[in-house]
Amino acid sequence: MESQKIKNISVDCVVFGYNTTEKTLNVLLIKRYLESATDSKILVNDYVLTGYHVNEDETLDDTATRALKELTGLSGLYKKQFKAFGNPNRLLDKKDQLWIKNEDFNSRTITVAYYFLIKTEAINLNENKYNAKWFPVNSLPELGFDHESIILEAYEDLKIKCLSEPIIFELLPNKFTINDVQDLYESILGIEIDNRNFRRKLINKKYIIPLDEKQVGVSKKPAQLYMFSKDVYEKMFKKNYLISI
Amino acid sequence: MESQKIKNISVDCVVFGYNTTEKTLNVLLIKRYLESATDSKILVNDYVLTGYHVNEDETLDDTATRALKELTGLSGLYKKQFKAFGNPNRLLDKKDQLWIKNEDFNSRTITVAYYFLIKTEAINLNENKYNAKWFPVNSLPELGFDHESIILEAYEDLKIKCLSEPIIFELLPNKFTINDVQDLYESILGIEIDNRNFRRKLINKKYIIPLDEKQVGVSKKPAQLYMFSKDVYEKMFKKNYLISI
DNA sequence: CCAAAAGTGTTCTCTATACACCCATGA
DNA sequence: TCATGGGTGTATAGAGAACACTTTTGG
Repeated sequence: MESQKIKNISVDCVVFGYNTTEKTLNVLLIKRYLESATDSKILVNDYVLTGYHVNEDETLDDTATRALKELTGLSGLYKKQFKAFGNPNRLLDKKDQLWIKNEDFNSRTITVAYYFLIKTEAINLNENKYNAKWFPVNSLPELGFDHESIILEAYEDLKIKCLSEPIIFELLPNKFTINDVQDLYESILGIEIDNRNFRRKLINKKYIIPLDEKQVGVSKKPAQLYMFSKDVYEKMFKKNYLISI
Repeated sequence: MESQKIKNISVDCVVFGYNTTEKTLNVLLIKRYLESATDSKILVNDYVLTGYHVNEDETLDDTATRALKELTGLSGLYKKQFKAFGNPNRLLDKKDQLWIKNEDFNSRTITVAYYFLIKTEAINLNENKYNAKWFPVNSLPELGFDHESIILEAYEDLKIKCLSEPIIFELLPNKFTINDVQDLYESILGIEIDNRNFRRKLINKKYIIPLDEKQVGVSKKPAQLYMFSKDVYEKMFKKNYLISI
């Protein structure tokens, strides 16, 4: 027997992925398309986050994990619940109402939003059954429901979080160059960083481990590859209480 | 006509208040008491957070504001939505079930938790209709539902937040001494701070404004009073992107 | 005059920041 | 040999951290 879904509580997932070659931070979105049964006029044609309604017997984290597994086939990804959205008007736009008519849920639904960080290389979208597609977070397509503001709030949270926790490495391949990390910070934060200073800073961290390996297949001086050791990071982690107000 | 409440979605409020004389960070809790109708055995006798179910036509923030207004009579307080709790077992403890029987809501309820910061001096609990009482966050009484873990997570969030935003002043009287601020940080973070260094640091902030006033009614050298200027703070606020991983 | 807490300076170390050129490689 | 991005060093300024004694007041 399938467990019962709760019709007014959902989880939405903002999936962030970083494209190392294009140096863009992207969000994974799925297509929403509906045309009129009578005159085949396009009624809904936009994108939304992936999300599911919470089941009676599930935790919120379970629902989020299930949604990601469905969408990408992956589990064990970095995940963060960052905010609940419960404005009574959040699903009341005309096209959203049309869409909901075809679905089995309440138009007064509150959603608990999560964001996920994934290595884009880890998934292949060519045969994705939801028509999932990456969009740069700075140039999003038309979005349904209140999903644009959900994405923007997730992004704000990510910006703050990546300054104090080593979550950036969730977005990079296991082997990366120092400049990859710098580019990623620059993409996320929209700032420029001095390469020499950044380099020194990173190389001095014990949990940034140089490999006996260099880039291959590049038409220039191949860069040194590094990996991030979560183990070392956690062992040397020392909470500091620096008050900076 | 009264608006309809949603029976499976609630908001719970962790109200933090700081007692300047006892130097304790406290949480405001309300009594939950129920005895058997037949043999007057005590069935439920503990404390819970204040909370309400969300109304159909309300935002989550509205519900939180309404709950605080009911409890304290105050509005315009510092408020932060910090996490949603949706474990299917969160209300299934025996005494919680007994309690719920007398109430009109679903035992599969998810709650969106907020915390509030208030100046304890601003409220008078003597004539509080909910029997609200302050408890030190480090020595909480027996709590109903999953409210202990909600409080602990709120506290963790507060610890982090107070390091980077000037929210500490929400917990202090408008006029305070430098040592008041230090004591408060020490209470919240559970650390010791060097008075000379802390003092210098704070006095150098332009938004910490010395008043032409000293403590009165103290049996020792009266200390200089200061105020916090949110205006000045916001004008000089400059986002810095210091990466500290 | 005593108890209690307020208030005060200096030194050292570490980190952030600014800044410009040579190097190694594949094509 | 050239285009491309990789990689390198130094100097300065500012902030954090460690540390102990004197001052002021009310009682």
